[in-house]
Amino acid sequence: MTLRDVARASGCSVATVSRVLAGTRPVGADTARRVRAAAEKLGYRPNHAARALRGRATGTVGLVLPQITNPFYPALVRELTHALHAEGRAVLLADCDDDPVAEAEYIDDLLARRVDALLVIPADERRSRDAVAAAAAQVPLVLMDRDCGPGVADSVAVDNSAGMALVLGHLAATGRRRVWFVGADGTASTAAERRAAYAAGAAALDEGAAGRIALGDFSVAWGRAAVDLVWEARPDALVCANDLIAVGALQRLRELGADVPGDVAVTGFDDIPMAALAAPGITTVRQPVPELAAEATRLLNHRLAGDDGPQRAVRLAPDLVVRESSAPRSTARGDGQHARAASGRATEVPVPRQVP
Amino acid sequence: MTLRDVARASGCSVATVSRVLAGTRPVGADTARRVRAAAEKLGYRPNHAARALRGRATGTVGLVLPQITNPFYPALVRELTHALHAEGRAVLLADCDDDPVAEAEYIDDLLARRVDALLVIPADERRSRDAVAAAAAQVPLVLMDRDCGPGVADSVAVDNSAGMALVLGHLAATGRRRVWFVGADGTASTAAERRAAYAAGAAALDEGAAGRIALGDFSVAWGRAAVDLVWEARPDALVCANDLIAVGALQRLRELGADVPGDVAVTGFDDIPMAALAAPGITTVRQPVPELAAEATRLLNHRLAGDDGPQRAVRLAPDLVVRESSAPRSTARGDGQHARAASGRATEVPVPRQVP
DNA sequence: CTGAAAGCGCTAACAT
DNA sequence: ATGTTAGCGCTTTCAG
Repeated sequence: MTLRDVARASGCSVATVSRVLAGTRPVGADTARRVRAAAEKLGYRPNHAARALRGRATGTVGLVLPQITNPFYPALVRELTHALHAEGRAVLLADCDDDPVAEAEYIDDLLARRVDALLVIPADERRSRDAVAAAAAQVPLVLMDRDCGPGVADSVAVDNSAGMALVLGHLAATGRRRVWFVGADGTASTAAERRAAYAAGAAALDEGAAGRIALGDFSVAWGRAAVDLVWEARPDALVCANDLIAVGALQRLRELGADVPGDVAVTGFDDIPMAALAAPGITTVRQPVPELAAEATRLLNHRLAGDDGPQRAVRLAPDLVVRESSAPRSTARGDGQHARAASGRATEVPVPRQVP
Repeated sequence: MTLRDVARASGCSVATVSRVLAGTRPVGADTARRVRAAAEKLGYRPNHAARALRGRATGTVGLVLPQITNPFYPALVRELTHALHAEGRAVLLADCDDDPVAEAEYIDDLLARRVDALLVIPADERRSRDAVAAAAAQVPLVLMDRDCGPGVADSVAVDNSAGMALVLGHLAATGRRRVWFVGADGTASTAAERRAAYAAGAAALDEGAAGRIALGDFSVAWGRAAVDLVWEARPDALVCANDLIAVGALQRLRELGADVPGDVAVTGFDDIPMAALAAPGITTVRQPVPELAAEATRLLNHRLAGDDGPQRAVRLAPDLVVRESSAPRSTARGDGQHARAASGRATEVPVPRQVP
């Protein structure tokens, strides 16, 4: 099924058919109808390869992730693919398995396949930089979730500082003072941002809080290990840098017989599905995933439309989702049902907020 | 950077360059070296669009999923993309959001983009059938995880019957008798297969067990609701059709003050990450995800190589992963640490087993 | 072993 | 408003 077949069937030239189907130029209403009818009847589908060769666009966007098995990403991938498909683009997916070398290879391959644009969640703040910068010089590129140094490309992410501030405000309001931060010293920018935000805000809670920081990685195992490190100091709240850490901390605290939230509150970050399902449910910072995806595609479209203005770093405001793991000590004492009632609707509609 | 540039730089024709780089025909060792050097120096990358237009292959495979946010799929997507990338293919991802209509559109679009092959996890056993069958007539297509009627295409999935048999054998061995099945009556083939396997195997446990079946969908919410339906019958085991149901059941049982596994054992299916992290850890059937992905790509490669033999349905044997949620009643009484020791390595290396 | 040349299906000048 | 035609970059006959 080619344009020629449709042209033959509708008694006109390939150029006319092309114009009708692409809507490039005005075509006689009558011819247009005949062409469309023929195309329909023959089940004509344009050949994207030919179109890509001739024109300059493949209608394809590359999506490069560190780890699709990181439970925060599936929801983001879902929203991104839906948004892009709605614009008629297809998504080439690459999972680089947290390896910046593999990441560079995937980016190269995607460029060789002439993707129109790239969405990249960089694996490593430093070591992803060169490949990303090189790619950004060739096609519109938007960084998501994590950053990789200043001036590399447009970026869209949650406002990690605002999220951490929400957590600290909540803990302060519910009387927590002996707070510890259980974070990550990894090479993802989110690790540093959340840690810095904690350090900046914790002093308001308690003089020593800003210094009470334990660093590992973004994993359940580290959450467990961290509890063993800090538990003897008897914290009354553990502020975890993501939900996986919080899940691990919760597990270990339960094993040690600690009462959460009675003895100690635990908070996470991201609001992965597991955060709602853990027992007790984990108080966490919900990333505005649909808005992040919408913002990223909007940015991409601007660039694809030729906008070559200055780089933008969009930061969206998150919500605090209060669940049982941080309930005030007076009210919650292992009563699952009551605790459940406390969870859920405690959020407000996220307002996209742009920081220039 | 085109072949012409490389040809010019290495002082030979485009044809020769093409032959060197594609390794299609023997080329003089000396020329070959010069060509490769020039290509390297110029940073030449073949234009896939042109290659696709000229030849017949795009080097691209479409992957169509019902829901990337279903926690079983990310691991599968990971393995599939890695396997395909290792062969130099790229993966076009489509998430159809459990909607067979959207699924049909995505499949159409992928075919228009001339994917070399399709991997499809059908959204609906019946309503996905036509689109899948039509696609299978055009390109090699392998169904994964779920089926969509007999004779539609090659398929690769876990052996659901064997998995259910493992669960029932384990429950029988640990003295459970008043067993209920908490399943799904949805339109995914896995629902029916697991239910049938339960019905077939449960009679060995107890006369009435085969009839004790509650059906909803594959969700946490249904797991919770199911407990309210069956709890007054005082089951001593809940066999859930997947892990999400088991998570919900566990939540609700905890709220009701039931002791798991003391009063009642709970089992799941799939071994999603959450199954290991729930408290208590959920005994479940682990799907051999890497093997499923390897088998699917192997099948695809056979078809791409021209194999037009009869359709195949590969079923791989799963493992039982025993965790605390089904520990024998005598030994486990809320002791997390002991229970943890019981989890983990209780698996054997999965042996791919083909059912013709 | 190497080169010249014919297209793959489409779009965008350029003509009419 | 429509037709004719020249390629996009590549692979693959067909000659030499």
